[in-house]
Amino acid sequence: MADVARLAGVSSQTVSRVSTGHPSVVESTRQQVLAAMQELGYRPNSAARALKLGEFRTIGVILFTLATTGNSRTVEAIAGYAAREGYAITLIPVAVPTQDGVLGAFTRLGELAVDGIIVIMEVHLLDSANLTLPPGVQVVVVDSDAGDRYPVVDTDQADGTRQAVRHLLDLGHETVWHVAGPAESFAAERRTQAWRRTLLAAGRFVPPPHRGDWSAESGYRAGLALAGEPGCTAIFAANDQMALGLLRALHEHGRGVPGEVSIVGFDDIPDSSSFIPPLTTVHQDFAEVGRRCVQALLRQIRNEPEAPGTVLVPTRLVPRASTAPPPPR
Amino acid sequence: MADVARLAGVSSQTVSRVSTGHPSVVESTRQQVLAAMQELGYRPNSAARALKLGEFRTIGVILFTLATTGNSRTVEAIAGYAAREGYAITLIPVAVPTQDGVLGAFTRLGELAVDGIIVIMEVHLLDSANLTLPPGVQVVVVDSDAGDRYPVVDTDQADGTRQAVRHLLDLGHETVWHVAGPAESFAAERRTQAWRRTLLAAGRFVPPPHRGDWSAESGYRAGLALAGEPGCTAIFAANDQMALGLLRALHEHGRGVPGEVSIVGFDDIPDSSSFIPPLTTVHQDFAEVGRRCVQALLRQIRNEPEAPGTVLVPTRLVPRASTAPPPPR
DNA sequence: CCGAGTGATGTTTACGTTAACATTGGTGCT
DNA sequence: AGCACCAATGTTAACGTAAACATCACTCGG
Repeated sequence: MADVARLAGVSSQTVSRVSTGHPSVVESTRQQVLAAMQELGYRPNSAARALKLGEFRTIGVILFTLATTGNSRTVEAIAGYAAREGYAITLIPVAVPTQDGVLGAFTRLGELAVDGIIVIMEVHLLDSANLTLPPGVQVVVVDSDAGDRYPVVDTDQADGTRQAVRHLLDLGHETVWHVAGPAESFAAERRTQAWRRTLLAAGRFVPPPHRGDWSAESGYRAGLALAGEPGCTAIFAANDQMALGLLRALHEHGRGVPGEVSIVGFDDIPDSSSFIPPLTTVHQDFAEVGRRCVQALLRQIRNEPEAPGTVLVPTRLVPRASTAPPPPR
Repeated sequence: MADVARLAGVSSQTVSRVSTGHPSVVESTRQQVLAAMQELGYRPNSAARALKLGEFRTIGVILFTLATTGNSRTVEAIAGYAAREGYAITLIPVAVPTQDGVLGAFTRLGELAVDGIIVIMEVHLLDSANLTLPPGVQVVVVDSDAGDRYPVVDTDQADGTRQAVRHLLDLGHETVWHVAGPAESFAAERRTQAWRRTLLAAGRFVPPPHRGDWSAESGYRAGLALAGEPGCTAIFAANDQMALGLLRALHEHGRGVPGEVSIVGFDDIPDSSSFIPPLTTVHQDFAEVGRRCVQALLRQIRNEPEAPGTVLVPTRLVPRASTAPPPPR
């Protein structure tokens, strides 16, 4: 910076003013400084700036994995909106909680160069991994129950589930079977709860849920069991991938979808419209979730009036070809 | 830091030594300092540290989208390995190249707080978006042709394709049709080239390729065309999602897979083993790609002996149920 | 028993930036 | 003309840290 100042024949403070876009620099001076910057290839040092300003203009994103559609698409949206606000995104993968991994993450968390953190995982998993979020750092939680410690942004899992189950009941199905997600997942838990409640509210029999782990393979295994279940004409899968596994299992056992069994998924991943048959599913707006996260976090960082505790992004049923009225008895 | 030093009755330099793990601090002093840190909730300021050390211990990842399986899994692997080396990951999404987006990215790139950059996109797209990588910053490129400007890490697309095509020819198919990826994609281009070369090397007819955009939907459209093609008994899709679309199109037209038509995909996404039928595909080791990227980049950052220009991660064919000998004529 | 060497700790300084305050020259008003 | 004010620029200091160097108290060998 000093070199630029010398070359442009001004003080370094003026260079700083140009580089931060301060208004009170006369145009001619500004041009000189810009020319000098260009010539010397000057690039501001963001560490020094961060040190002086006390802010990093960076948001940390803590997550367990990027492998699920929901996570990667949420992160992508977060990155996009954050960039628009001039914030960078730092990814903090919380690896398998080996002693080693935990310690590593713990160390990093403490000295993390971030102004705020978005947590895309179950808060209680963070707790049990002995990960303490650094005090004084703003936090927004996605897809979990923060127990009003932090603001939460999430899709309306319960309503989406209700729509899915009602859709099947309205088609005339006696009841709806369920392939649930893993027990650790709060989202999975809420979908299972909402499924049960909707059935109970309609006075229907609640069959025992089958538990998967989000993977298509686990959906396939559940499907093998359900294919042998005579009364089963409608299944609600907690995500699209498990629905894919269901489709295969039913296909292999000669049970037609939607002729004999109807299936609804959750997520509306892009592939789901190309399943055989195209999957009726619940659409989640991950981009909106990402946007709301960034919005809420920045509001906190800027000390603007607090948003309400939980932001719910609406979901909507996307009817496709995997659902139909039950076969006549 | 000064407060900690005062409380522990030592100099701030000793606190610094404790916090960086410097060896020459006697155990009793160390414990006192740690206790003082604990009590005051001291956390080192990484901006100050970065300013002093001249390094950020951060790697930037430039990409176009996280929506493709390959990208998100590569990023996940990069994040994991980088964390293990004590490096954080900053995500730099290059949004749609509106004038606005480009300018934003350009600004960010210049003052980015990173020691090195991994580019997961076509280098020529960066060029055409007027994104200049900051000079002096180390770069590694994935999945593109860097024209020996930068080291490249990639999966062995050509060999994977060769294996796929040979597999089909060896089953007895006359020739292999192809659903290609988008023209901008270097990976897609290489797969198409390798497909053509393998056919030519075997003296077979090279049918005109159909071009998709990686999406299942585009695979479906290609499949509609190919289903009407009488001589078509084997198709090589440039990725698994387009293969999924193919499966649906062929299914809807009553052309059995693998009875009448064989299909091979590329990527081996987790879902592909649950397609109907389970897809024969080419496995890519994204985790290994991520590991090699981080390795190569850190070597550059640390000024260690340069790795060779291009690192090729091997691919392998995963035979499943979507391929079989052609039907008798 | 003394000097050299060693290990633990303290002191000083600089990393690059920007806020706060100081200075300068000009403009407009009475 | 003289004064107050303002806009443009310069000067000073501080952000929190760690390297380099300085100091001090030991230990050990002859």
